[in-house]
Amino acid sequence: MKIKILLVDDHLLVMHGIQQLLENEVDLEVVNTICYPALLEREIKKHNPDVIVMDIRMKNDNGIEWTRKIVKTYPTCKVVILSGYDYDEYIQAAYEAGAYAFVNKENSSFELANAIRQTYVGIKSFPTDRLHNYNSPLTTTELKILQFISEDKTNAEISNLLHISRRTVEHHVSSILRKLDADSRVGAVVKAIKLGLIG
Amino acid sequence: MKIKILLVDDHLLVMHGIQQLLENEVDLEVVNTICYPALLEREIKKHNPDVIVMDIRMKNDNGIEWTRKIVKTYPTCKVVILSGYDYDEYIQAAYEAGAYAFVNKENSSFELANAIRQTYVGIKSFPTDRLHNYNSPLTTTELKILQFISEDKTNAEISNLLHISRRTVEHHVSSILRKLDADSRVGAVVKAIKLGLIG
DNA sequence: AAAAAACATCCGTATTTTCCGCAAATTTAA
DNA sequence: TTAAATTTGCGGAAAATACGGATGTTTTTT
Repeated sequence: MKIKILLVDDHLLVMHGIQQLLENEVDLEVVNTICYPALLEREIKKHNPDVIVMDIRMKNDNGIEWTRKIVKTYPTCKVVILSGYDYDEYIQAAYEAGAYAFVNKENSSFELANAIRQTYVGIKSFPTDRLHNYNSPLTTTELKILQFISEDKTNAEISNLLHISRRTVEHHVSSILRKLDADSRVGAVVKAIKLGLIG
Repeated sequence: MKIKILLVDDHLLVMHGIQQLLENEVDLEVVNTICYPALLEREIKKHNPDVIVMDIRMKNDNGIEWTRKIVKTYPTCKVVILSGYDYDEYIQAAYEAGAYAFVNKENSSFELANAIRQTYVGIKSFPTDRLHNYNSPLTTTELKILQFISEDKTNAEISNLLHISRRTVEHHVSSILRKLDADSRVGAVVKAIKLGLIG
């Protein structure tokens, strides 16, 4: 019995290429390829894949967010995150979302295939030395404010939008910076995007 | 006689996948794959490829700059630019650098293969309607500074890193804001990430 | 080869925005 | 009822941004 794989990537060229590479392996089978994570549910029900290999950054989607949904709703489907960027934040985000592995696109198909096999037997493979534990989840208000920051709003504008004082906004911003271990709102936003906290 | 192709992409997984896809075509032959454009000259001399398929954004390299060099030094090698981002500025840049085609990674291998064939016979294929709206791309320095901004550096820090005055950095930042139509460095970074200008 | 355009570099002044440290009241949730 | 979250305030330092203007270099165009 082959390991059933579902590929998710908005780059057709990349996805079909990886499909070819994986199908060179006798123990792996790509049951389908989709370029929109919105089709995930349908495909999971249809094929019941063992492993879902998903890109972390897609045009209008975030692989991390979809991983969270899959882990919650279809825990038998294990997720391997693919990424073109080798960032600690991405690795951390994938780990926390419940993925089983993080594979950089710079790696060879050999390593992807191995990550899939490890995942299939339930072994998570993450470089533990690169997991930082940003274990301070943001509160609802903080997330809301972070979202506004990413939309290029000033603290004064945010205070108007949320009908709270500028001081309050500043306080929340401070909390956000502390929790995300960022030195400024720029760093916070970049980190949050990488962590999949905001779009 | 098959069309001789040289692949250049720092993402092994992607490159080897595309290699497989292209080798399904009877008239195409991938003579080699390299993940550093620095190896281009050697490979060109060795294989004299007809078409070079190169990623536009690589880890420490810029596909556009390398295209310019190839066009100037080895005009018999025609370049097809691959990109994960369907961005007018990229298309324009590829065109002006002298590439023969711009293929988005969202396209199928069919389209890449066709672009290669068109290129081989000397036909440039660019979406002409997208070559007009050229709204000031960022210069190399601006991109470098934008990258530092995204790494949470202050203008003073950037000035030290680049050995230029803080005023100069400030000037570049305002140019970046103007060109990206952002109100602050946060907005610029968010936009740049979405546009794929920076990691 | 000359002219024009774009780029990178520097400076001053003024204003706005951000961020920090401190303290504390009110609401909400466990 | 503790605990956490949310809220507001003050003062002040640091950073960023906007508005000027200026010079030399590189690149492109003519």
